[in-house]
Amino acid sequence: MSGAGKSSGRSHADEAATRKRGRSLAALGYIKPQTYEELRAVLSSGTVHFPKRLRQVAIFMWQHPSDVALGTIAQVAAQAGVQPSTLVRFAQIFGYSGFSDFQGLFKEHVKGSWPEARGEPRAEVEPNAAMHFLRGMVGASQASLGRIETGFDVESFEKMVTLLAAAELIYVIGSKRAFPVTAYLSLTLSQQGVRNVLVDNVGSSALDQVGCIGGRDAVLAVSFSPYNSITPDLVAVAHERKARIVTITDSTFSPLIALSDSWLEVVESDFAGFRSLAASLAVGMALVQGVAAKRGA
Amino acid sequence: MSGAGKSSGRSHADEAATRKRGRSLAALGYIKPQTYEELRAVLSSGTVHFPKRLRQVAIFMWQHPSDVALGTIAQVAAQAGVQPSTLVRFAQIFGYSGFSDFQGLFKEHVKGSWPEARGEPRAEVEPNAAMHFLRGMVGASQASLGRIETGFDVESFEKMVTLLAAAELIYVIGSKRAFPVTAYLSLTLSQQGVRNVLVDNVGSSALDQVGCIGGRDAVLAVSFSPYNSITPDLVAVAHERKARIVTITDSTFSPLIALSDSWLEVVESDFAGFRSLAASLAVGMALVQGVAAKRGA
DNA sequence: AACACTTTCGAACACAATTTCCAATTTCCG
DNA sequence: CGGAAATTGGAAATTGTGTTCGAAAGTGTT
Repeated sequence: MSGAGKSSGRSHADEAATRKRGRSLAALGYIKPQTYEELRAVLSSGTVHFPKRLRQVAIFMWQHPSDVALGTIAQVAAQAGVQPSTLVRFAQIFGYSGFSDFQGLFKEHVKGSWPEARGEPRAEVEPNAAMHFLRGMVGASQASLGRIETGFDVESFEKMVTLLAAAELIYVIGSKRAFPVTAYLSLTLSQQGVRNVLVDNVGSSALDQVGCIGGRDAVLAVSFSPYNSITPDLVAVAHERKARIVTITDSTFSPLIALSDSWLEVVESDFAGFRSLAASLAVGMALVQGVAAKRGA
Repeated sequence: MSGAGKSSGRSHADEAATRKRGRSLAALGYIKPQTYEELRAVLSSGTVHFPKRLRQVAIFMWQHPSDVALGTIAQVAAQAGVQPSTLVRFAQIFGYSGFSDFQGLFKEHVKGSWPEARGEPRAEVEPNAAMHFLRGMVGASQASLGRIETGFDVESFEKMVTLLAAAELIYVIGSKRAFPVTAYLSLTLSQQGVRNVLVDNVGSSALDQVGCIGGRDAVLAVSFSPYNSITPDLVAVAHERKARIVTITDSTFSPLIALSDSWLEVVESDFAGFRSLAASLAVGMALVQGVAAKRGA
């Protein structure tokens, strides 16, 4: 049933590709991921360190698998903000002969997890653009929320609670999209009687603020890709000053992870480019509640 | 966001295709299906009687949409047991210039109804205090989101979009719990190229800021109970200065309603006193998208 | 049964896609 | 700070795909 199209000598092409690029992962003892799940596992393992553009590709593929499956190489490259050739290189690093082969992974996955036998449940078609978008946004939020519980790292979470509860003062850091989350975190922490500083960079004083962090303080950082904001810099300073650092981020490629004592991955869906914050807020509230409970006890 | 690749004159190609084959459905009073749902409706209506091979195609497309979306024309043809050219003819009958255009319908559909199918049969999690709260928070968020669509006031929503789109400058006002929402609204508005001022009361300058509001400006206010913050005062000033005022609030008792030209009620659930913001954010994003779309048009 | 018309097939073509290659740039290390 | 290695961008070459077209087979009608 699945398209057998590609036919013949796969292994030949692979060997050739592998031999050519000395730097393929296969040469380093990795084996070519045969399924989408394996690929995800490799990407998230954090054992592979990519340069800038390739990391960009990895993040995009992590977050938009369906776009990778359905688009042409040019479209995917444009959406990921890289050159088509970069995608080919990326595929070859994993031992594939080219992008097309690699894309098959994604196609299989999308096809596999598609409800093939869809009855006739959708009676009403939405005639209204506004409602359609609202539905999409609600759907994205619900998808984000639904993903939280599967594979939630309870251990990391509890370590985060412990570290924050033990801290003398909690610095809450996040910019751009993450700022609404940190604002709410800071507010609820305060309402629970947990003293904290929201590093909002008003007056460009953020660096000076984190310059006051001490070894007994903790940083609660929230950061989403692209990681080009000021947040990593601030957290790096805090790290140098020996503070405990806990992070909520949206992929294992976040530069904050290396600096963090404990971190959680929270992936947010988007609809038409507008990203939900529902999951991050829910996790954040749980953190606040945990810290308040531990402090109170 | 979806690949705009195919570029220019779609309608030209369509007209040409239609004129060429005298027997297109368009000539028979049918219009080209613009969405996958529409196509399904046409196929299932039974009003169209296809010859053998084309019927074969229709049945296959009905039963294997994901294969159509993901395969090449050769693969799809092989799976459906027809010639590639038959697929092209099929597409042209519906008014499309060729198979690629037609396939776009399926791609859109698969992409659109994607990451909901990601739920893996996850084993039940242990009764853990942290997980329990997280569940509660997720539940509250989902409850909030679920309530949006029932009884959503589309008319008010569209009036809000119209007012905001017509405004010279948009002032975004909200404090306490509402502030994270306004922060995200302001950010996304800016990202969409819609100029706006986030009234954040840094330096206690909020009153002075709203003192600058003019009659051609609009205020987007977000306010939740208890209504004891500074927000009502600020909005009152804006109202005196003849600005248009639109409001997102959580009950009909909000003092802002009397001042507003249009308003929406968004009720957020809470869990153990921690309130969700998911619904407000979703509605807010829809507002931003609507305004950006209207401004762009 | 013969005609006119529709439908199907398969090969040739035109086009778009992917891949390769090399120069330019950046990063890393001594 | 300089040189080597790695990484990247972009254009050229190649491969594969979709579309067109004319001939052949099929279908229904007079």
